[in-house]
Amino acid sequence: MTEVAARLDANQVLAALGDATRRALIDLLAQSPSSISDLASALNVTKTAIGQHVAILEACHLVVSQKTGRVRICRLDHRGLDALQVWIEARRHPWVEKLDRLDDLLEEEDGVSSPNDGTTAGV
Amino acid sequence: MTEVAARLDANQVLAALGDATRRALIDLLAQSPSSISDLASALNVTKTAIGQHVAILEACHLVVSQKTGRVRICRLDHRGLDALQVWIEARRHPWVEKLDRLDDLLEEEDGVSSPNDGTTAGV
DNA sequence: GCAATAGTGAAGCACATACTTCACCAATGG
DNA sequence: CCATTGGTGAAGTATGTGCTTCACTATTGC
Repeated sequence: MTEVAARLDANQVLAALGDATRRALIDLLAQSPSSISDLASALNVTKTAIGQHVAILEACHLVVSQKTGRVRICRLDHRGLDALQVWIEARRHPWVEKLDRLDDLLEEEDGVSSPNDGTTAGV
Repeated sequence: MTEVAARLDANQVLAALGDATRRALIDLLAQSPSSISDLASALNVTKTAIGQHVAILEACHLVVSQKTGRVRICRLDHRGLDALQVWIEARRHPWVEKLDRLDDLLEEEDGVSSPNDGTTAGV
């Protein structure tokens, strides 16, 4: 069930990871959760830029953040990476992709009706 | 050794996959090998554009191509996806990254304790 | 040979977007 | 209270790059 959704935003995940700064951000957050200021000083960019990047990374479920007081702590969100993994597997074994469409037809209980790219940012 | 190399060009792989057209190209090639003209007509872009994209995809080992006669057949190269998979794993389990050097000395199997949160690593 | 097809190279354009500055608000701490 | 710190919003800039057109070469087929 989540496979379909995961494959859909895998596009957004890849678009997000296309940027080197965001990849560096992911690298930092993979080591430890950090605040916006921490990330900004680590990457030598402004806090505004970090905020924009974090917003993008959150939209595709690569990062989660919560603001306590005036500090926003960002941490890695595994769901984005999961979606990416699914995306890779589907391309590494194309026959799975073909069987997957059959799987969608057989499993219409989840209400997956539009095969088009909805790009629903489930937020 | 190969892991380091794979992790290095994973950056290029992600940069390449950041583009929607190149992702569509990968999707097509995951289904079947195709010529430049085939891909061009499938994506409604010029053959020149496809040629440029294929060059980028080849540079990061996502695509291999060989020219027989006047036709260049492009097919998926698994090495790019492999590198991406390694990249993901390294971020999904950051402690593995930290213990990477120790990994050479100690052949630890599991039971690793993360300093951050205790998310169960079900792998 | 001639025409059509497949692909490549150079050059330019147009749009996207990453980053900045400026201004502002909210929380912390002396 | 005032200063500092952490973060956000708006707006502008500028660099990158995806795609095109034009020109050209090299195969294929009649």
